[in-house]
Amino acid sequence: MLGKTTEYALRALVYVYMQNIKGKRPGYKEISKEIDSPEQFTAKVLQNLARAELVSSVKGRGGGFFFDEPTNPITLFKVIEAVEGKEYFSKCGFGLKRCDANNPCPLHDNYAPVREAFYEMVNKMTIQSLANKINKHEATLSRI
Amino acid sequence: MLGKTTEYALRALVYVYMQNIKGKRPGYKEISKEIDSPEQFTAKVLQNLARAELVSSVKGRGGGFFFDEPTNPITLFKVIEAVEGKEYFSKCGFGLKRCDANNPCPLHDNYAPVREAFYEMVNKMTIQSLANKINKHEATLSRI
DNA sequence: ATATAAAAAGACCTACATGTCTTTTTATAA
DNA sequence: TTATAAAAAGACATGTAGGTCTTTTTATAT
Ligand code: FES
Ligand code: FES
Repeated sequence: MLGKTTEYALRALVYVYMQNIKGKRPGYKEISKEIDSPEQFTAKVLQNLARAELVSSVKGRGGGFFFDEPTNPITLFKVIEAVEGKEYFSKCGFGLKRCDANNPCPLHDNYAPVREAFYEMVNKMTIQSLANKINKHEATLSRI
Repeated sequence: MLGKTTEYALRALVYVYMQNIKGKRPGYKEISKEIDSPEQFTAKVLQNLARAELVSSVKGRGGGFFFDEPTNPITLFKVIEAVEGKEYFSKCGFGLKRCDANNPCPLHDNYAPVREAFYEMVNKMTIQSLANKINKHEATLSRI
């Protein structure tokens, strides 16, 4: 459903948050190693997220990525929107130019509720809530 | 959620079925015009669907695309599987190598039900049921 | 038999997602 | 103030989805 770029973004931000809690500011080399993603491309993804102000960064010795206000939760929706674009949850599933409930495609009545459930899910979940699951050993950040 | 190729495939098959009911066998030129898709690429998509035995075709004068057994319903799942690949509904939403409910990623518990709802939806809906909605004027095949 | 109309096939092209390499900038430690 | 370690930036490379063009094959009408 989501592109690889978005997957890297989610995993990277979760790792950054987990390290921030421990008072650390990881760099892209460490991040990419821990989340099993391509190093340079992960740097690019994090740069874009920083430009979108979803994460902060400091250059130079001792620098790295971090959250300015770790208490301000970042929904997965914000990340998806930043990476995949604003239209992700409003496109017609049948490929028509617009999704229009008043003049629907034959998929709409069944598709829209699924799309809506996904939308609500990613608005409920946050980078922080994902990180907490991992810290409670209820989930894993990467897999061999 | 679905790629453009899958969208063309769904719209094309629905149109083919609607014409079959009227005793006609449309060609790719007519099909692409009616579903508003690129002509040659639609031909390619239909060729692939024919190879996957989701639709039949006859060459030569008076030829075109048609369903051998129009009463045998084709689920949207079959089309998605043929175009997007077998893994489409089993991939981990967080990008881990496998989806594993026993060793889940932090998205799994919330993501899997949405993915499952989508899966059930596309297994319930068929090319025939979509065409029927259009014939009953409850839905539209294309949009200006 | 021949002409015609159609799909099949395959070479080719384009745009975009994904990924890598090198250079530049900048903050900090020594 | 110099060396160093880090992100930022941008050029470059690769892979894949999406799309076009031309030629070949084949079924049918004449
Ligand atoms: S009109 Fe197609 S999904 Fe809404
Ligand atoms: S393990 Fe990630 S979705 Fe199942």
